[in-house]
Formats: sequence, structure tokens, C-alpha cells
Amino acid sequence: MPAQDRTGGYDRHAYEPFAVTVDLAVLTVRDGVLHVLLVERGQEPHIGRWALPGGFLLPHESAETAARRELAEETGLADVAGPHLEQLRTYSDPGRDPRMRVVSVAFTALLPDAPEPRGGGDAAQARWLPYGAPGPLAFDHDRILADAHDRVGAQLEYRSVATAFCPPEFTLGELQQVYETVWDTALDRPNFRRKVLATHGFVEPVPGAARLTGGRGKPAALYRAGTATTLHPPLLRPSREGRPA
Amino acid sequence: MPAQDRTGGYDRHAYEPFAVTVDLAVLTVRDGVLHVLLVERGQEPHIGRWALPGGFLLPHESAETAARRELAEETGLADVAGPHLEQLRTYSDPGRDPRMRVVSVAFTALLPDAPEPRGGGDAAQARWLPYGAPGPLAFDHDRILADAHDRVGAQLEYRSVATAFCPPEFTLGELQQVYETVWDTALDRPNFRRKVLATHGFVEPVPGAARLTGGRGKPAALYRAGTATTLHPPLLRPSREGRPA
DNA sequence: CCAAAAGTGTTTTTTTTACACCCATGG
DNA sequence: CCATGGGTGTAAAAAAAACACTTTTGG
Repeated sequence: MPAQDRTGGYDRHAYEPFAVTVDLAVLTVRDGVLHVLLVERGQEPHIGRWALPGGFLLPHESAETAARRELAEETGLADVAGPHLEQLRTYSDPGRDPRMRVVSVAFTALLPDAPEPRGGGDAAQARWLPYGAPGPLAFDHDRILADAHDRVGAQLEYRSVATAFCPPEFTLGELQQVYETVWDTALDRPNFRRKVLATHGFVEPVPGAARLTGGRGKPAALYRAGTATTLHPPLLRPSREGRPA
Repeated sequence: MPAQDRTGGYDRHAYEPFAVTVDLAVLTVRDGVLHVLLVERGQEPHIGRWALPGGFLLPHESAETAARRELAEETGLADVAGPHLEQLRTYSDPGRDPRMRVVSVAFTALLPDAPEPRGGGDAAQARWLPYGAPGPLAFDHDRILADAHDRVGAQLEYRSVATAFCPPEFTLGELQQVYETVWDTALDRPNFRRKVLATHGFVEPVPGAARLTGGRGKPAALYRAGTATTLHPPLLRPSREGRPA
């Protein structure tokens, strides 16, 4: 809620000030492996550990604006439309930063392929690392990253976010690889194709265009992201009911 | 992210302080109508308008703790387990409060039936109002409330949140009414019943218990919320493809 | 006996799955 | 001509939808 009190007048001392930051879980799929953009910490606490990129909100920025700015600084991307960026949740446990009270708004960003980040300025150099590879991250970033992965996995079912992992023009094989990578499941190609094409507004064909993938095989038709944001019907993840633990 | 900088040392002036609050979208279903818990504002800005309940974070509180405390204060409930409470998203546009910079973490709370709120202390009296009935709310609360409604509607499909609208023991008819109210759609009773019972962990029967609903008709068997948090398979909302706008 | 609400059964339709098969390309 | 990846067809199985019908209660 905006500033408000229940005792009558407006009281400037009714609140405590907090530092507000954004954290970014930036994901991409590279050769069938999920990668995360991480920064190595240069000072205590957690010096030498990997951390999610992020930074403070400037006085007149919304969290969304700050997240997009940080993303541009960290990756060196000057994208016009910009990558897919979405709020994940806010982490506010006292003690999540030992130095001070910090409330952090976490975002998930999805990027096509993996342009190696060019340090865009004063920012510490960020690097793509395979998801799960770097040991424990700094602060509560393991938790944030796990939440981001869960959320993206769930969103693939009913939102058209998978195309955010793909370049502007992509093949259905590439789209399928996104699903298989994030879900860590193999999918039946004919059935995947049919579902995607039946889900209207998900993808639209680029007439006549085709591209060879992997150097061999029949060139694949190209598609662009459609206008839909939600998938009707959804593309449900295969159930893992009778599966070995 | 926790406090961090890119320029070397730790700089206490690298950030601006913000006021951090929580806002609550508290929902219940009463007689087949969705109701929201609202507070009438007693001072400027937006004096006399309805607003979502909420308040400031205390220095050593997480947003979740603050939300639960505010909910208890506002409703007078002293629930042990407490109602279903879940983070919605964070609203941080500069200018959302004309007086100062306020970042607000919004929550959705779901309650069974509608205990009329008893003012639990110094809090302004809160009231249940039908969803959509009160004109424009204060600040950006219309947006927050709409987001909450969207989210809950979507969650009914793949999460077991519907039981949070029901008392500890409920009939399948009551559960169905939750779906019908939030989705604003009629559902086929036999099919609904089958789906709910097939979704394992959603509900479990209370052996031998039954209750008369509406004074007439066959007494309905009672159920409790199951242990599942996600629904397998999901209970998909009927598609509105060929529907009149 | 009637109305109302719960609960069961069954047929039809649609969707999903599994898998066989054909196509186009590079080496 | 074979390996590789793209693309189509189809029959069997499963799931969803539609709707008739039975049960149990209060009046």
C-alpha cells in the first residue's frame, strides 16, 4: 500500500527506510543446456562466490525500469524491443544481506541463444554458466534461481514464453529443444509439432523460409513468435506419475 | 540483490531509501459472489475512497510476516494455521503515491465464507464488498485487485487453492461454486465431481459425514483439503473460443 | 407427491499417444 | 547411398463433454 496510517495524520516516522534492489535470473538455452548469467563477487560478503546480476533502484525508477537497465549494463545488449523480462517475486527476509536491510525484487529474463556478455561499462564482468554447475551462490540467490526455474517451467505450459528463448526466426525443432531443456524431458516430435501449430497465435510461419540445422538433414521451415501471450489450449508437460524417484 | 556495488568498496550512499509496504487483496466467496476486503480512506489523498488494507513493514519483518500481521489486525482473525496467503507481485512505479516513494509488495489472501471483520485494534474498520462494486479504488489498487483476480483464476486450474475459499469441511457443491464464482462460468456437476475426485490429493472424504445445503435436497458428503498443492491433472477452465464478446 | 440438490451411468466426441513412414540435404 | 534431421499419416487408447437417470431430503 502507499503511505497511509491509521492514527489520523500523516506520519513521516511511521515507516523504516529500506534499500531496494533488483536481482536478475537471466536464462538462455545453449546447445540443449540451460545457462544462467552470473557475476563473480569481488568483495565480502561471499567474496569469490557467483551471484545473480542486479543493483539498486535509482530514485525515480520502477523496479521494471531498473531491471531493464541492469540487464543492458550487464549483457551489453542494446536491444530495441528488449528481451522478455518478468517479475518473479520479492525477497525481503531480514538478514538476507548481513550488512543492511535490503528488499529485492527479483526478475526472470529470457534470452535467445547466448551472446557472450560484453562488459557494458563499470559492471563486473558477467558470464554464462550451465544451470546447477556453479556451487552455492551468494546470499539467497540459489533460492531465487530455483524459483525462477520452477516458474519458467510452469509458464511454458500455458504462456508463449518459449519463443523468448529463440531468435526472431526459429524452427520448430529449436522451439522443442527449449521445452526439452527446461523440462528435462524428451518430447515426441510429431505430436509436439501438431500441438504448437494447433495452439493458435503461438507461432506463425515465415513463408518460404527454411534453414539447415546441424549441417545435415532436411532444411526446417521457419516461424516467428505469434501474437498470443497465453496458450489455448495449453501445452501440458507429460505427467511423471509412474516415474522412478 | 543484496547490497553490492561495482566500484570497489561498500558505499552507503549508493542507494536511496524507500518506504516499503504490503497491500492485501483479500478475497472470499459469499453466496456465489466474490467479495473483497476494503478499507475506507480517512485522509488525503483519495479521502473517502476504498482501498486495499495494508501497512508498513516493521524493521525486522519480512513482507510475508507483515502481510500476515496486517491481515490479522484488519480482520480480527486469530487463526492458527492462518488463511492462504501468497505473494502477488511488487508495485514500484514512482508516483503511485503522490506523497513519497513507496514500494509495495502485494499479497493475495483467500478466506472461507465471510466472517464480518471485527476491528482488531487501531485499524480502520474493514468491510467486505462485492468484487467490482465499489467505484475506482485509491492509488493503483484497481490494478492490484485485477491482477489478484487474474492470478487466482489461473491458479484454480493447476493449484489446489480453491479449498482455501472453503471451510475445513466442505461439499463438492461448495467447491464447485468457488470455481463458478471466480471464473464466472457454469460447470457441469457430474463432470466436475469426477475431475476433482480423479485429481489425487485434491480432496479427501470425511467418512460418513454429510451436510444439508440450502435446506433441501440430498445431504452432501463432506470432504477435507488434501495434501496436494498442485493438481494432476489440472482442472482446465472451459475455453471461450467461440464466445460472444 | 413435488421440488431441490446430490450422486451415478452411459454414449458420443474429441484429444492424446505411439509409432510407422516419407522427404530433403550433406558427406 | 547412408546418416541426419524435418515433416506427414494413422490407428489405438484415453479423456472430456453432454445428458439421462436415480437417490435422498424438506415441505
